Amino acid sequence: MRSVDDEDRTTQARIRDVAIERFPKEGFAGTTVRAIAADAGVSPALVLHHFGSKKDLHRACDEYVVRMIGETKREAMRTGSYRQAGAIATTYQLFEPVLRYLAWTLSTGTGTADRFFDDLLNDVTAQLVEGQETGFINEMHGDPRKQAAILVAMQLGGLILHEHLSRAMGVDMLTSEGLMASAPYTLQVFSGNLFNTEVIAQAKKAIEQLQTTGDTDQEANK
Amino acid sequence: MRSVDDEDRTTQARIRDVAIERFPKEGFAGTTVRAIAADAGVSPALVLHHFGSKKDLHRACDEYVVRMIGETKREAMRTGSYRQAGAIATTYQLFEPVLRYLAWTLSTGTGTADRFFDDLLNDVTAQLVEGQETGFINEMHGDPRKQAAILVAMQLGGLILHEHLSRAMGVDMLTSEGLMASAPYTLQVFSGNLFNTEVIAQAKKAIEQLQTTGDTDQEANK
DNA sequence: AGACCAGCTGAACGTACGTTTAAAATACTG
DNA sequence: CAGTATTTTAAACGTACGTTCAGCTGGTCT
Repeated sequence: MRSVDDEDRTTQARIRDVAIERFPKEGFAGTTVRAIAADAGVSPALVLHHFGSKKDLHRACDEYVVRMIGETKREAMRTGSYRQAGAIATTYQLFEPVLRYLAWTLSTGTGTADRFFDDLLNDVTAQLVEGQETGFINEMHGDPRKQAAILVAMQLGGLILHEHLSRAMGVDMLTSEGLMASAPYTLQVFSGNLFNTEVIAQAKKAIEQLQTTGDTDQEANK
Repeated sequence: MRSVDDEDRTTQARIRDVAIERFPKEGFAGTTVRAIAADAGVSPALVLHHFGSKKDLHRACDEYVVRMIGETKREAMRTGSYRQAGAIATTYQLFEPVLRYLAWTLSTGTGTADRFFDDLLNDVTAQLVEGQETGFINEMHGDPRKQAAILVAMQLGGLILHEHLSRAMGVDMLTSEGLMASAPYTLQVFSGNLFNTEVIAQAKKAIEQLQTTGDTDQEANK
C-alpha cells in the first residue's frame, strides 16, 4: 500500500517518512544513513543533500511529528471529536509510524519530548480545571496539574507499551479497534468500581501516616 | 558515592553496571565499548575479554536486571511489603540505573522485555483474581488479565516517563519521596471520585454503542 | 624458584559509518 | 533549443567502531 503513496510524495518526504519508521526501531545511532537511503530507494548522498546531516534529519522528523500532532489536535478541537474518548484518543487518528516515533521520543527524549509532554499536560490540566467548573469532575483534591500529570503518564503508558499491551489484549492497540477493546477496562479503573472503597480508604490513611512520619524511616528497612 | 563501592565490586561487575547506565542513555548502537571501558577505568579489550562481545554484554545486562528484579520481587513477597503501596512499589526498591534500564528495555524491547512484562502481568492478574475472592475488589467486569494489563501499562507509564513526570511533580519520581507525592493522585483516580459518575456512565454507553455499530463507521468521519 | 593462570593492556586490523566532492541526469525557463 | 537550476549519483575520504592478538602483570600452586 505504501507503493501507492510513493508517487504522491516528494522524495524528501519519502526519506523523512522512512527515517520516522527507522529511528524508533533501531535508535538514532543504530539507524544508518545508508539504510534510510536504501529504504527510500535513493543514494546516501541524497539524504544528506536534502537534510544537511543525520542530526538535522532527526530534527526534521521531530518537527514534522510535532507539527502533525498539533494539527491533529487542533482539528480535533475544532470538530469537538476529542470529547468522544478522552484527550489521547485524538492522537490515535495519526498514522501508526508517527505514534511509534512519538513513543520513542518520549522514552529517549531530547527536548522535543519535553515540549510534547508539557503541551499535553497543559491541555489535560485545562480540561480538568474546566471539568471542575462545569461539574464533570467533582471533589478533586490537590494540584490539578499534578493530577493531570498522573493521568497523562497513565495514558501514554498504554501508548509506549502498545506492543506488550497488544499481546495481552489480543488486539493491535494502535488501532481504534484496540482503543475500544481497552476502553471498558480503563473506564472500570476510572469508575472506582474496581477497588473496594474500604481498600482505597486504608491506602489513603497509610499514605497520610507515612507522610507525617517523614522519610527517615526509609533507612530502617534497608 | 560510587567510588566507595568501586572497591567492593569485581571489575566485571563494574563494567556491567556502567553498561546498564549507558545503554538506556545512548541506546545499544550509540553506546561504544570504548566509552564503557573508559567509564569503568579499564581497556576496551578487557570488556570483551569478560563478556565475549558487545551483544553478549547486552545479554548479561538483561539477565542481571531480570535476576535482580526477580529477587526483589520474591523478597517483597516474603516480607509482604508489596501490600503497602501496590505491586509496582516493590520495583522502586531497586537502585535507579536498573529502573532506567528497565524502562529502556520495555520501550525498545528485545524479548527480555516481553518476558518481564508478561511476568508482571501474571502477578497483577493473580492479585486481581485473589482480590476478587477475598473481597478487596468488587464488581469486576470482563477478563481479569486484560484489566490487569491496563493497570500494568498505567503503572509502568509512570516508570518510563519518570523524567517528565518528575518535572511536572517537582520531585524525583524514582525515589520513595516521588512515589509518595504521586500516590494520593493515583489513588484519586482509582477511587472513582475524580470523574463524575454521570460522565463515566455516559462514556460507558458511548462505547457500547460504538461496539454494536461495529467499526465500519470509522471510515465515515475520515 | 619455576610453572602457571586469570586479569589486563597496547597496538593493530578490517569494516562500516557520516560526510564531501565532482559530475551526471533531469526539470525548468526564456 | 540553449542555458540554468535542481535533483541525483558514484566514488572517495577520514574517522571511529567492534574485535583480535600477542604479550605483560601479579598472585598461586608445586
